[in-house]
Amino acid sequence: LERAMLVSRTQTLHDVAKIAQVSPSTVSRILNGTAVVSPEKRKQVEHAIATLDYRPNMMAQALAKGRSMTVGVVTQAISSPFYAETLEGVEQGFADSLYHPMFISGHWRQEKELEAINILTARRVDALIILGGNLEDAYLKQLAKQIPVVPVGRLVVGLEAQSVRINQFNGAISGMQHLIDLGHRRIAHIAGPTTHRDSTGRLEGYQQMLAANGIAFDPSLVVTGNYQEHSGLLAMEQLLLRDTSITAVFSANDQMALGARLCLYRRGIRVPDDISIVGFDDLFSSSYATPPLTTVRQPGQEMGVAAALMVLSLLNGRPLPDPIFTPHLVVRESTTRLRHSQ
Amino acid sequence: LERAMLVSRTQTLHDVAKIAQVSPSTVSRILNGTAVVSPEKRKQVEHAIATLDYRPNMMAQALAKGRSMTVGVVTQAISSPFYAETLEGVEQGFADSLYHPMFISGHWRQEKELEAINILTARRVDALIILGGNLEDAYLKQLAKQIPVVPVGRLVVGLEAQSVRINQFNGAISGMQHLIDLGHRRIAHIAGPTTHRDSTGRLEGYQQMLAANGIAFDPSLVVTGNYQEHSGLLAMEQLLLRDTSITAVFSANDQMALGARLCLYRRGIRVPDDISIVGFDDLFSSSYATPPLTTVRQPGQEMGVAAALMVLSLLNGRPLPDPIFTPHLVVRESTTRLRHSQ
DNA sequence: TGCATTTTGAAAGCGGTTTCAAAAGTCTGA
DNA sequence: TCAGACTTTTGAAACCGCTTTCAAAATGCA
Repeated sequence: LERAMLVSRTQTLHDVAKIAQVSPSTVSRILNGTAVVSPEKRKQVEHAIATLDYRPNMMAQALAKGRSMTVGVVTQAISSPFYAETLEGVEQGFADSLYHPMFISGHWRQEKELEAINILTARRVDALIILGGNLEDAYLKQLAKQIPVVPVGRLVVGLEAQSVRINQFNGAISGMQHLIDLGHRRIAHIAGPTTHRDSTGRLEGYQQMLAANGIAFDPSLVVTGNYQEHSGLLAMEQLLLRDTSITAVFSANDQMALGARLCLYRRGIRVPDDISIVGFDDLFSSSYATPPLTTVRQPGQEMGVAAALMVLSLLNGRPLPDPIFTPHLVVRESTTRLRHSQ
Repeated sequence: LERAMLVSRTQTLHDVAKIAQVSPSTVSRILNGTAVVSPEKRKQVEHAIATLDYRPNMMAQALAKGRSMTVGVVTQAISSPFYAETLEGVEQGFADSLYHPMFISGHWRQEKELEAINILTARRVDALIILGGNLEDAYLKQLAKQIPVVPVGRLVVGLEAQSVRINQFNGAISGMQHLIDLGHRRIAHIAGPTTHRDSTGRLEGYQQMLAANGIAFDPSLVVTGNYQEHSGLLAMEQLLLRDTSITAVFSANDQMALGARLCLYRRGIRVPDDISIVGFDDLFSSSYATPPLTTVRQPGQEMGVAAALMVLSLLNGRPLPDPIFTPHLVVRESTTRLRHSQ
């Protein structure tokens, strides 16, 4: 018997009930605070819980309550610095709720994202947070009828009140404004994938600001990358090949900006003295680049927190928080005033 | 009735059984392949599953089978580039198993880590992967009696066969060897927190290599950081204050190396021309630093995969894979031969 | 003492799995 | 050809650990 005690099958609510001399219902009520119970029984039960070191089985709770207390997060890659910051925010946003996030990566591939959603819904998550990705608006809108869905970093048509996002266009405007204020006119753009709405928003901002300042749009000054560092490096090489009069580049994200920066380093072109660079996102590591990168801040972590709070609001029927964040220029050392020698 | 169909309460196994005209048991058997069923019934059931778009409730399965098919991962910070790579590996390692990881951050604080473990065990995870952290060996060893535990990035006494790790000491040796081969003798060390076993292993390697090459150990050349970029910057400032004859620095991780690099940039000290830097870890972004960082590679992602496979082996009673990885010097552009002018 | 209120427990779920025994099917041998 | 024995397929029912409804028991109050 004592032996059996030591092997210690995990304790159940019934065990607690038994040694506290009450019914399981009472124990449950105390655990959930769902009804008043007499002080003495409460004491007995609390004592029993303590001596047994009892911890409720969340699986059983989930089944009985019909709520798993977990929210699914489909991200694109956990190790992508941009998404990682957002994930951190999501985790933080749920920190003092009873919900917990479960992350699954979609690797930017629609079929993987669908699979992720399947896995998550099989686990009966109570809500879904979708970071970027390639799932279609119509699909997400449909999905949102079954389960609360919070898109992050994109505007899903039909879910505009709960799509946590920034205005890409405005962000691009402020990045370009900075460069133009510094006197640059030959400004290249390293764009993101044309299939991403955020990329095109940034590209539009780029074009818009050229137009607004009477600078002719030169298609040969924009090259498209895939948001990874390496593509930024390649893009920069392309640009240098095409036109050596460039004095600044506006990159659609920091990772590509860093790739471009490496390309310039290899060729002995100085940043910012010869070419200024502005990125987009403001990854944590950008402030430790050489030189620290001037960039348009997209507050990934805050947006993650906001996504979590959005979920909580949706789940509790509370009014939704404002889903729109404002991008914000962070001037560091990768940009400088155009000198006439250039 | 049709209306009720449209509202579509999520379908259960009983629904499937009913429309397939068989018992729930049979459906379960087909789902799990746990017994032979006649081809015709199978066909009926499969048809029913398809028409209902039935997907088993994993919560219920978990409860009934006593296995949640999820493994808990306590990490330190999801957005830490080093941990993020390992997490990515973990996810990948489970990708074609039926298990899924659930990540919770411990933020390098013991109480948070304990809380994370509580949350995870309340969810009845089938195993635990612990990335680094401050939990005591004795505690983990004890925990491992209840549930499979795989420590990563540290050697837990009593769990040596399943602690996925590298030999820190050897890693430090190879980093230092490189510097010494290049002719450096005034080599500083930016150490990690003294409370971390891996930090001290790297420090020992540093000291060992000095000794082996007849270089007197100068305590003023080692300063301790906290593995974050900023502490590397501060450390470098300290070092410069103390001794300006330094020609190289060996940093206990890449993040601090990058911080140190920024300090040097700010002071106009060239890397590698004036000072060589070698880091440790080989973060993805280190290859895009300016200049690309020479570093000792700790294969974070591979170790994550290994951790997942270790869990799977433990769970299935299969022989355990080799838990020890070999660190490996990656020479890039932040180190150069000492010139006599220095 | 009688009635309204509060506290408690029994029992029926939640959605699956699994044991056990009955039903159906297969194979002998007479 | 068919009874009997054995094997395979199937379903009923118990169970996983908790919640919640419902009604009974206990209590409070007039």
